[in-house]
Amino acid sequence: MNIGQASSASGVSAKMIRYYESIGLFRPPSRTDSNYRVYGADEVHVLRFIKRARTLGFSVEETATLLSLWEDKSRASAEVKDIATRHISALETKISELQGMVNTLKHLAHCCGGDNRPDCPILDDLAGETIATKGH
Amino acid sequence: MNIGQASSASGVSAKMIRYYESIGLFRPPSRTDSNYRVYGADEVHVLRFIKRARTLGFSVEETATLLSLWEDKSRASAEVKDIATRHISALETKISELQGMVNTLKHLAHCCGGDNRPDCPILDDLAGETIATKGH
DNA sequence: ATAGACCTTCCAACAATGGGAAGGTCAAGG
DNA sequence: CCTTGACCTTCCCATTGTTGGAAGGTCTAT
Repeated sequence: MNIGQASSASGVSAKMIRYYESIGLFRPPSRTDSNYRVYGADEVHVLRFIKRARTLGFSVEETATLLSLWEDKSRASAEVKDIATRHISALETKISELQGMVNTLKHLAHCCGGDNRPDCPILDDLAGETIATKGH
Repeated sequence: MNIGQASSASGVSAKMIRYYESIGLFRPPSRTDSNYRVYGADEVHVLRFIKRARTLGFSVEETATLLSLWEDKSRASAEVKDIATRHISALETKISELQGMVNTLKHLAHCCGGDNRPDCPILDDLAGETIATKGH
């Protein structure tokens, strides 16, 4: 299996496979005589693990930790749960920040006529002029 | 007012003021004989506008558009509302992505003992092994 | 005069990914 | 045998927004 096949089998682009290798997340595979990378089912399995962790929003660094815990058969699940729990908190913080932005913008957009007149509460807010209607 | 004072008055770091200037978001101010940037109340007002837009999650590019609409006294509020509405959609998409991650992770963390035993549904999921209990 | 708190420009780094150039390799078909 | 096209290799650059630092100039107060 060369890098292209490993890529389609894992869903990780060839570019990213090389990148993960270069930063030490992914062990360098053996090479053919002509210097092509050669992968087997095990490597694809690891790539899929990485892919899934990234899809769940873990950073590359967190993914590296999870990977080493995965490969350590005697690790305690507490450590993994801890990483996951902290990650959940970080995601929830991010979500409420975004939700705050949405709430403010929805309020502003609701107050904005969206017509051809130049009166625009959105711009007024951005410019620091407070709007009267705050309730809702 | 030099850059440091404009920075504390606006909440935008001196670094970022220079950066915004360099990318054309913010008009270059006049300089003293000794080449120091000089700002007035108007500039601080613009910086605050920028700061607020960035806080609301608008990209620098969107901020530039909003800024030009703000400075164009005859613009239609429809255009602003359109930008805001599209931005709201983008934020909501992002939120539901993150929420999906949280849901999955919470389910996995809930199934994970978090003890000293190596059985860990989180790692099993990352590794591609499906868990039996899907309900919740 | 000198210290220290400013300012200036320029360069690099972060995270994670994509794009592309320049060149080597392999398999199929003429 | 040779060409063509689809691979592969390494290397560098761009992105987005922000921060850090170095090397040097300026201003203010003692």
